[in-house]
Order: sequence, then structure tokens, then C-alpha cells
Amino acid sequence: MTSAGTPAHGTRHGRTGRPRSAEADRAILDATRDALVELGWSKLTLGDVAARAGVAKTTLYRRWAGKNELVVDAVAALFDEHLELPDRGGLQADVEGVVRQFAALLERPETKTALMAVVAESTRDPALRERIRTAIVDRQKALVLLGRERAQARGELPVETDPAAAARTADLIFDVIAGAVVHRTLVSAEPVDGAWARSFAALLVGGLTAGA
Amino acid sequence: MTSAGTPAHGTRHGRTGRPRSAEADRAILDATRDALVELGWSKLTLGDVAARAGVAKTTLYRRWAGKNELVVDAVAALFDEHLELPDRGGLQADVEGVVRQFAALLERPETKTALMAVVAESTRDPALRERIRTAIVDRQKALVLLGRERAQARGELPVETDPAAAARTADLIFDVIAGAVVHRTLVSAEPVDGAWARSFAALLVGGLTAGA
Amino acid sequence: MTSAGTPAHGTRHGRTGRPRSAEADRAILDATRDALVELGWSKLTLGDVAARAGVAKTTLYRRWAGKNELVVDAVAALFDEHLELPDRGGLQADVEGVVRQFAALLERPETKTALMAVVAESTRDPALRERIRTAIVDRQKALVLLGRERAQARGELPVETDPAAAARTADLIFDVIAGAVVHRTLVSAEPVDGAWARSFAALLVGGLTAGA
Amino acid sequence: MTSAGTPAHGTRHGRTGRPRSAEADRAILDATRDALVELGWSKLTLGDVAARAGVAKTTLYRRWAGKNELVVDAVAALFDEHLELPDRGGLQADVEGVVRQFAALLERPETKTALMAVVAESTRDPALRERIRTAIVDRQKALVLLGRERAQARGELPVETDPAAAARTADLIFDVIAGAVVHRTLVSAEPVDGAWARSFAALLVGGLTAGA
DNA sequence: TCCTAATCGAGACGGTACGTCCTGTCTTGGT
DNA sequence: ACCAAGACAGGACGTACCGTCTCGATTAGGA
Repeated sequence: MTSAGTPAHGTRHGRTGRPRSAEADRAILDATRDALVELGWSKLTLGDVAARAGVAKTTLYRRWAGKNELVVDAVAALFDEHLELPDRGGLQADVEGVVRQFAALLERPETKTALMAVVAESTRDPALRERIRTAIVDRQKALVLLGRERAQARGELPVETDPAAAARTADLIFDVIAGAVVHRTLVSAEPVDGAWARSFAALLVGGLTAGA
Repeated sequence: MTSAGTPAHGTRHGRTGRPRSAEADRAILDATRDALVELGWSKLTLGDVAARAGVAKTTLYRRWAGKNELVVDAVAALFDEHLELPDRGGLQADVEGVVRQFAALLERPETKTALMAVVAESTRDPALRERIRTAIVDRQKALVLLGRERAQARGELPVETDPAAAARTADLIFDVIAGAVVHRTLVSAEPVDGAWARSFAALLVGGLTAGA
Repeated sequence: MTSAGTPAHGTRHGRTGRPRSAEADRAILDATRDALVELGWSKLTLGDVAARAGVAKTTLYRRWAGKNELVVDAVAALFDEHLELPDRGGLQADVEGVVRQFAALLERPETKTALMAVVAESTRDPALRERIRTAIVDRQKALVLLGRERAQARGELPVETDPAAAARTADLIFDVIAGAVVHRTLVSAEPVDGAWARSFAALLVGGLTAGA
Repeated sequence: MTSAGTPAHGTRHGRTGRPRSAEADRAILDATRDALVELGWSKLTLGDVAARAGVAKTTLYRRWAGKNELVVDAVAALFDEHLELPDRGGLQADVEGVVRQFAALLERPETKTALMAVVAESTRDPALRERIRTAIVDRQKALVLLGRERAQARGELPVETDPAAAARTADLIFDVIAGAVVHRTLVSAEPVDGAWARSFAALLVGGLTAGA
């Protein structure tokens, strides 16, 4: 994965005045992750984050609109760093790989406590939903798309010619994979181990190839 | 679905004194749902709920430990009332049915804003997780188990003899169904319409029967 | 001097609910005076007062609208306790007495730093001005009126029959006495000692009796 | 009255470099007076003054230590411009004149809200007190001294030979005049009209001449 | 003509206090 | 024993100013 680090807060409002400290951004996001681990989402306070980061509260509010936006950016950085999909040689193996990778991120204490919380908030805040989508969800979805392309190249999956149908299928697969992992991890609160990943991948690959 | 309504808050500590008002319970849960619809999870306050219910805050705290527990009970009542699985004659149709039913509940504004929020809280509160499981999750899972039994009776699915393996499979199927619906509804924020339910059910049934 | 102590904040809004703590009122006013002595008007903060009083900020704001009102009440209590006018047997002696009494109050660090500050604020806040008048100024003025009555009874001053003219004269005398003491104490920043009080009283008594 | 305008802020630290803008000083003091009229002392902020003056906050802080000093200078300029004492031919008339002149200045909204505020601050800040004395009080006192000299020249007042006693008497008269006007204007919040000025002057002149 | 240095605007910075809101507990009097 | 009402201690909120700082851009006098 590439890019970002600290995603754009809009590119320089004016050209005059003291420039914003890049280090402050980094310190704030680090402090946010630390506070999430220690306190969890609901006990995390922006005043505490600012104190941990050695930064004034105003500096924090100058950059982020609130707790939701800050936490999305803090968690997004993790997804940015830790998502990749090496070619494991087959569809089943690739699905297992992506499942374990999602799970590894979701089992971190920072993301475990934060992700569903911001998703819950996003049900009443379209801007937040969009921010989650671009910062987190789309990065995950890219892996699913990549895996499908490889499977098609290998001949494991048929090539869908209608682009709308192709998009619908990709969305479906993504919801199934991401949803199953999230549900297993957060709702059922059971670990995603090798056996589960294998069973799930078998079920999915079976379903995808059954129609052929 | 049967039972509960207002599940036990422990059974009457002493025997004397004025008994608790049953109407208060109902009014509080109704007010909670109303407030969820109007304000969403994060802006809902217990003082406001008490005021809407025409009840003192003390009365509310005497019955529930906090916002999390109250909301779980308020939402659970909806799952209690609206989940059932009529026999639609085949596995594919039964899956479609359960999917649409989950989705109908998740698309209500009360549950949409509340469910992921309490799940997020539950990652740091085992008692809350247990409460969610017994009040909500297990009610959903019962439908999946029922559907499987019917499918096995019809011969659409093989009968698993090892009970541990049977439980693992049931858990997997449940995480896939519930997770996919949740992810579609809350993360992707797309509706679960007939077409999607059909595609998903086909994928799942294909996967389940592919190994045979 | 009699009455008040903690002047009315309106007499009980409703009759139900937990009654307001009378001790809190006392602790807050004590803490306010302490803070005025230590920090002065401009560095006094309501949060600090609340902390000193062992009281939540909300308790303070429930009773007073802001710093101005609180300080007026805190200072007024001093005027309430320390103003009285024993009959010293003659007009000159009575004037000296009242002058020394005003001065003694104004030279306290609490009042020195606070009184002009709230008067300054009152120039833009009629409600505050009224509060100062009833809580502080009128108590002082009563002494002047008492002194005049005694002087008239002794035959040192003529009896004014026109009540409007009598009021005008009383106002004038009051502004001269209080103004001179305030100016000497706060603007000139010189002490009001026996010599000054004697000279001032002589000047005033001379002026009052010159026309006769 | 003569002099000053913008009194020295120390005389050029180094000799090279860009010189300070004289116009900035003027703009800042004008803006300060405007802000005092609009907002009053307590709501006046230096950031707002800087913005009104079209000047950076830094420029303001380079010249004044804080709000107190700035406001003293801003109102001092008014005293500088508007105090003078034409010879009205008699002590009573001169006293009336000086009283009305003080009152006219104190009844301006800028001075009304600011003067007592800085005096209040000065009770805990000797440097500020000194600044007020030299910038404002001494200018007023000069008028009182001038009036006394004239009265002595006219034979209306005796010539005091002991210089210490003369100074004490002048201070007393000044505290009485200035104090009475301030108290009438700011505490009693009544206008200083012709009738009041006449009554007050009669009282004072009566007192001054009674001993003779 | 360049150089040096203090000025200027802009605006971000670490802080502090604000006044409001919500939490969960408590104290009333009344049922 | 329960209830409605509402005061209580505590603590986070997001905003507003404070006085300081860091920028790049002027604007002089002295070299």
C-alpha cells in the first residue's frame, strides 16, 4: 500500500502565516491510537489525546472536526500500512490471505473498539460515512478486486463482461468477506484462526464456482 | 418469537413496599426507541429519555445500569417481535427470507444507529457482550439453526453427525449471513433489496452444496 | 446592621426536589473573598472559586449568573456586617466616623480590588448596577441619612421641608463622602488616616453650615 | 493642554532596521476607543483591536504590554485633548467649570467603562497605577492647582505658606472634587447637570472659606 | 547598490478559562 | 418500598482569548 500518512486537511488555506506543524499531526494520531488501546472509544477524550500528544486542544480542533474524524484518520493509517495481497497462487489461498489480513487488523485493540463505533456514528453523518469509505473501506475493497482479477487471469473465475453486473458481484463478495470477518470478530467475539479462514474460504469459493 | 418484553432485572429484592410500576418500564423503552430515532445513539441522553417517559432519572437507573444496557433492551424488544421464519419450501427461499428479515430490522433507524454502537462498546465489556448475545444474537441464530434443520429434513443439506463440527458450521453460516447483511446495510450503506438477497442466497446455497 | 447574609436568589422555584444547600452558599462566598484576596479581581476564576469551596461549578452557576453577581454578593456581606453608626455626639465626629468606616472597608484587599471592577462592569449592565445599589450603596447611604437626622435633631443642620430638595441634598452629601473616600483610597492610593478624616470632615461640615 | 499624543514607548532600541509605523499607533488607539464604545472594557479583546486597526497582534504587543496599558493610553489621549480651565472670574465658577469638564469626560462611553476598570486593576499593579497617575490623574490635578492659584490671587482663598500643608490641602480638594464627580457619574449613575454642579461648588467653596 | 536588521501581515502554537451539558448519586416530600 | 423533582460532585465539551512563535515580505539606513 502506498500514499497518505496524514491525509489532506485541504491544501494550505493561505500562503502566509506560520505553517502547521507536521509533527503535531503525527503526535496526535499516535496519541489517539494509544488512547484507544488504553481507554477504548467511549472513554477517549480529545483533551486527553491533546495532552498525550503534548499539543493544545485548539491545535487538535484546528485539524479535525471531532472525535469521529480524528479516530477515522488514526485507524485509517493502520489500514494504509498493513494491507497488501501477495499472490498465493490460487483463489482459495488468496481468500484465506485477505481474510486473515482483515482479521489481524480488526483484532488490534485500536480498531476493535473504534471501527464499529465510527460506523455507528456514520449512520447519521453522510460526510463521516464518505470519509470512512475513502480512508478505510475502499482500501479493503481494492484487495478484493485484485484477488478477483487474479482468479480470472488464472481461469478460476469467469470473466464478467457486463460492467454493472461485475460491480454488483464485486460488492456482494466484498460485503460477504468483510461482513463475515467483522461479525466473527466483533459480534461473535471468536478468533479468526486458520481453520475458520479455511472453512470460510471454502464456502465462498464453492459458492462462486458453483454456478459455473 | 415469544417471551420477555421487559426481561428480568433481578427478581424483587424485598417483598414489602410499593411495587415497581410496570408501565414505567414500557414507557422508558418506548421513549428510548423514540429518542434513538430522533437523536441517534451518541446524542441520546438518559435524562432526556427519562423526561420523555415522564419518569424520574432515578427510576431509570434503578432498572438499568446505563445507556448501553437500556438500549440493548430497547432494541432487543424489536428483534423479539419481528423475527420469525415461515417455511418457504426450500433452502434458497428460506435464506432469502431470513436475510430480508435481518435487513428489515437493521434498516430501522433505531437499530441502525444503536446496534453497532453497543457492539463497539461490548468489545471492552464482557457483561454487555453477553447481554447482547442472549438478547439479540441468539434470537437471530435460532432462525439459522431452524433453517438448517428444515433443509436437512428436506434433504437439501447433509446431516452432520459430529456435534462440534455441526456447531462450527452453524456459527460460520450465521457469521456469513448476519455479517453480510450488516456490512451491506451499515458499511456499504446500500439497501438489501430482492435482487441482492437472491444473489447472496444463491452464493451461500451454492457454497453449502458445492462440497456434496 | 441587620438582615440578609445570603440575599435571596428568588424564593424556592418549586416546592419539590432536593433543596439547595445553604452551606454551599456560605462556602462559595467565603471562597470568593479568599480568592479575591489572593488573586485579585481579574485573576479570579469561577472554576477556582468552586474548587476552593469544595463545590461543583454547576452549583455555583445555578445560584449566580456570573463573576460580577457573585462578587457583588460576596463583598456585600462585608458591608452588611461592618457598617454601623454609633452616635458620637456631634456632626463632625459622626462624619469622621462614617468616613473611617467606609475607608476601613475599602482598604480591605477583597473590596479594594473588587468594588471598582464591578462598578466598571455596571456601566454596561443596568441589572448589575441595581444589584450593587441595593446590596451595597444603599446600605452606605442609610448611614448618611441617619447622620443627617441626628444632626438635625441636635440642631446642627437645618430641617429641610421640601422632600425633593432634602433628597437632592442627601444624594449630594453621599456622593461627596463616598466619592472622596473612594478616590483617596483607590485612585490617589493614600491611606485615610485620622488627620485626613478630620480635615475632610471639617471641610464638609463647614460647607454644610456655611449657608446657614 | 499640550504634549504627548502617543507617549514614548522607549526610544529606538537599535538604530538600524525598519522603523515603527507611526500610523499604526494612531490606528490602534482609535480602534481601542471604538471598541470600548461598542463592547465595553470586559468584552474588549486585543485581537479584535488589532483587526479593527488593520494591524497584526504582534505589532500591538510590541508597543503595549497588555490591555491595561493600551486602554490607559487610549483614554489618556482624551484627557489630553479635552481638559483646560478658562478663567471664569471666581472660585465658585471655576469649580463648576472643572466639575463639568470632569463629568463630560466621564460620561463618554469610552471613559465610563474603562476608567474604573483600570483603576481596579491598578490596585494590584503599582506600575499601572503610576501610569494612570502620570497619564490621567496628574492632568486633572493640574487644573485644581491652577484654580487654587487663581483663587488665591483673587483673594478668595488664603495663601498657605507651609508647602507640606499646601500639598495636603490640594490633595484633599482634588479627592473631593474628582471623587464626587466619579461617584455621582458611575456609582449613583446620575447626570452631572448645572444644578448639581452649582450645589456641589457651593458646598465646596463654603467649606473652603468657612474656616477663614 | 547591496546588506543588514528590525519591522510588517498572517496565522499557528501551548495554555487557561469559559459556560454548558451529561452522568450517576443524593436528598427532599409525597403515595 | 416506591415515586417525581431536582440539587449535587465530577468531568468533558467545544469556543474564545491570551501572549508567543514562526513564516515570508517590506522597508529603511549604512556600507
